Amino acid sequence: MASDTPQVPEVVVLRLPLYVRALTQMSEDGTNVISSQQLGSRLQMTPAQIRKDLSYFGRFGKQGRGYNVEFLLSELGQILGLNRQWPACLVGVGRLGRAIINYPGFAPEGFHIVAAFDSDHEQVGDTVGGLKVMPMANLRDTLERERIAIAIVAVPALEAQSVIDDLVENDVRGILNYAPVAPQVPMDVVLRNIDPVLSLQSMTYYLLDEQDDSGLN
Amino acid sequence: MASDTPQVPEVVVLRLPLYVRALTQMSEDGTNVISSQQLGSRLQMTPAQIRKDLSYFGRFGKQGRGYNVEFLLSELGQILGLNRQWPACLVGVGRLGRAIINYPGFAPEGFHIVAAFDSDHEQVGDTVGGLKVMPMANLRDTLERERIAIAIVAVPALEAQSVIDDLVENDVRGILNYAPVAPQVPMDVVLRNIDPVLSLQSMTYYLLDEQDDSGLN
DNA sequence: GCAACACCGTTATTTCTTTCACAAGTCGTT
DNA sequence: AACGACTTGTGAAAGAAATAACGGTGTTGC
Repeated sequence: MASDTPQVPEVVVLRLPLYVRALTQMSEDGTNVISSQQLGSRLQMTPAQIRKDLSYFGRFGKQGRGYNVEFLLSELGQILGLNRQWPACLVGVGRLGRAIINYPGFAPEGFHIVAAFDSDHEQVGDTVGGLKVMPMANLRDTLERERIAIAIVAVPALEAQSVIDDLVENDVRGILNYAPVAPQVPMDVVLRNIDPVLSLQSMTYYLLDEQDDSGLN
Repeated sequence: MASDTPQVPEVVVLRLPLYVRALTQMSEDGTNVISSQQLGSRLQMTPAQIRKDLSYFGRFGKQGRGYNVEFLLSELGQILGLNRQWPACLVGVGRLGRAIINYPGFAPEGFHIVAAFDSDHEQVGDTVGGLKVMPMANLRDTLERERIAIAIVAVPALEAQSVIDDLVENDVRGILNYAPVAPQVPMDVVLRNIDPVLSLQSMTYYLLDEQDDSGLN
């Protein structure tokens, strides 16, 4: 629906954070300028792909020279919306949820978990990672008050879809789902699944060939 | 290199576990037969894609009828290597590592963490989730003795590459990496990255449009 | 037993991605 | 100022993946 940019392929958007991460590291290493060639070899991709990806958003490089690391970094940050804070809520404070809330990798990137919910009344009222666990009934008010657009879901598989329906109902716009299911969401809600078991299950396909069951040695 | 099957695209292999999961659930619900149509609508994909994906591996369906759930499930399990146990080791028993070792989702799918390592001598000797944490020096012996082909990496970003080099050196064949880096591995090692921050960073691109900063309400 | 229907497997077509290739711009040197 | 060494941005070509289309086969109900 939105269309100031002439429709950027999703694969391209998925690669941008990779560029951001590599550039950030280069910036820390004191590199000022980098070519698509160098960036490509660092990320194991072709220079052409990097140039093409970037060209969807503008002209950030200088012929004969390459890209200014700081400048490109700031442009990509702008494009992805990384130059602001993103308050998020967590739903499900079981073992996994508690690990997520304590994970130190989110905050430095601007993702702050500012509210925690659980449908299990046993958990409500507990304090986890400095947050009071609230009942689902508080969703609407809290999301609105704290301007939360992102929810992280860490509930059991069976509850995931209904929790997500509830979140969508309350105008959450992005969902990071850790439950091992493939939930249905409306087209205007962005869903990302984190599912290590699926990763392992596709991995094993490639591990089978050399399978050596012989007791010989 | 391996080639009894005429090269299956990786995207296809990545989708198979999705089918397995949906079929498992259907099997539990008592469904005996399912059409590509039904499976497709459940997974939000076209029936054609499902038929095509499956056709890379054989002919599992019956015209006019569909697929027998149990049969297809068992065939896919065979193809992916899910009908056996996969002992795995964990490297890094910090907060994240401890959460992983206690995550109850792996074992039911045949992935068992049977050894834990840490390069930090502070941690070595501790017992985590029933496992004695070992020093990295024990890698070779343990991997061989326990026939471990899969490693799960949960160390700080800066250590990840060297830990992974070490694992590769010791003949690990698949790596599930939780560190926020894009490690380099030889072509014959299968790498899967779990990186929630990257997921969030690409998500925010789509959340920007409707950004409503007006204090109005 | 036969007509009407349902659905697979596969080939053909379309759409999406990646890679190639090159004109044009930049820099440093002489 | 002209040259050589680089590197971008992009249109065109190649390659990969998704979708559509359909022949052929099995199923169901009458």
